Amino acid sequence: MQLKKHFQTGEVIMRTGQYIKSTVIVISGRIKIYRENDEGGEFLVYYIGPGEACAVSMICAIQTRASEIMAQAVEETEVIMLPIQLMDEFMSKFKSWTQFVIQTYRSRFDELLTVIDHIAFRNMDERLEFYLKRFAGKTGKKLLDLTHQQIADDLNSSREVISRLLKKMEQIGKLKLHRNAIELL
Amino acid sequence: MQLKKHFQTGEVIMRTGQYIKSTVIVISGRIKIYRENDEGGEFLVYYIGPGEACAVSMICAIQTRASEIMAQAVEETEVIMLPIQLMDEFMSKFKSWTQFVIQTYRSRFDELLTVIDHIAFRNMDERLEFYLKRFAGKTGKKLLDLTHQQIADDLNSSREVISRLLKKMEQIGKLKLHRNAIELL
DNA sequence: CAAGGCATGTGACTGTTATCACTGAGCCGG
DNA sequence: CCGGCTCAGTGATAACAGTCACATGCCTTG
Repeated sequence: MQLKKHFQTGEVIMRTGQYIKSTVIVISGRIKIYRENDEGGEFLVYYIGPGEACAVSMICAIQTRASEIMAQAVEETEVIMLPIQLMDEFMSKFKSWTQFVIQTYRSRFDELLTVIDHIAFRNMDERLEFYLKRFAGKTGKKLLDLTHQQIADDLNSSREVISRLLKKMEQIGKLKLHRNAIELL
Repeated sequence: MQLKKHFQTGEVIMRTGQYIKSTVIVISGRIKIYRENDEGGEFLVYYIGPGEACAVSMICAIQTRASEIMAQAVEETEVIMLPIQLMDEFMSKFKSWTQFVIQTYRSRFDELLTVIDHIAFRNMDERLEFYLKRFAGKTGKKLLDLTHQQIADDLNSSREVISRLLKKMEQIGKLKLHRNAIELL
């Protein structure tokens, strides 16, 4: 059985409506979890880095149910695909595995609540700032390789809006704009 | 030790910033989980009914951390407050308890994703319709005891907006408006 | 039944975000 | 170095939601 899988940047790992039979655990690289709606809109939920597991894939794997989200590699990424049978086996055999599963739910749950907070209460400028900080935090760099269009997609907004807000943030000295990149100050 | 607790309609069970040391399981009645922001805005996340547990309280109890949400009884409600020690004990002793915990996370997680979907992609009219249906589903009645103000609070909107949208929905025959109540058709 | 309180209806206005149409700027391959 | 591509900047306009001000209407209570 092939447990380890390899994905190129941009490759889709999980698709809305697809049936998942394995839990996904990231070894190296990074994947993003996002929702897609009928009209082509996207919305970033969160990123998953090395050592982390995809809570959604756990849910879907256990319930043998269609996934409600999309997962895509944003870097070259290696993952372990843990089949549902093994997942069950581990769960009864290893207390530490159960702990890991619960811990995963817990931290993702928290992240979802934060996301809800932001879209419910914050305007686009605050959400953008939060997005950039989160992105910088994940990659650990001050120079973010991002186009305005990418950001707009992740926030389910439009490029023009993001461009204007970024410009404002540049004017008040929060960042510096480059082609294909944004530098946080 | 007093495990069972009783709350009147409107009583707050959990408050933002409060430290939780017990998992909350609803026996009878119903509680609502919502977020509050600094400016007094509210946002309903979901309801918890009999036989269901509060995923947030689980998280907080295990991590001995401040809760990020509010919980309030919307009916006269009885709950079990399960202290963290017992929770740990059950977890190692009973596989069925572990299953229950995971199942709780799973279904709440799903609900959060649905909520995110709605605020990210839908306009207020669709969100309102979804809200009313969900409310009707939980109570099992066609006649909803709700004021426009309550709905506006739950959706973090304003009364006038909700009033206007409800009026529109009445005009196209989706519902009938009464004082303090809305009748779904 | 008069008075006050709460729920609701409505018009006018504002702010934020989305959309459209277009311009310009940097980059790459031939 | 030209043409075409992607990325970014900008003004005009529109749509949606939030806010303010006020009217109305129903219900309760004395």
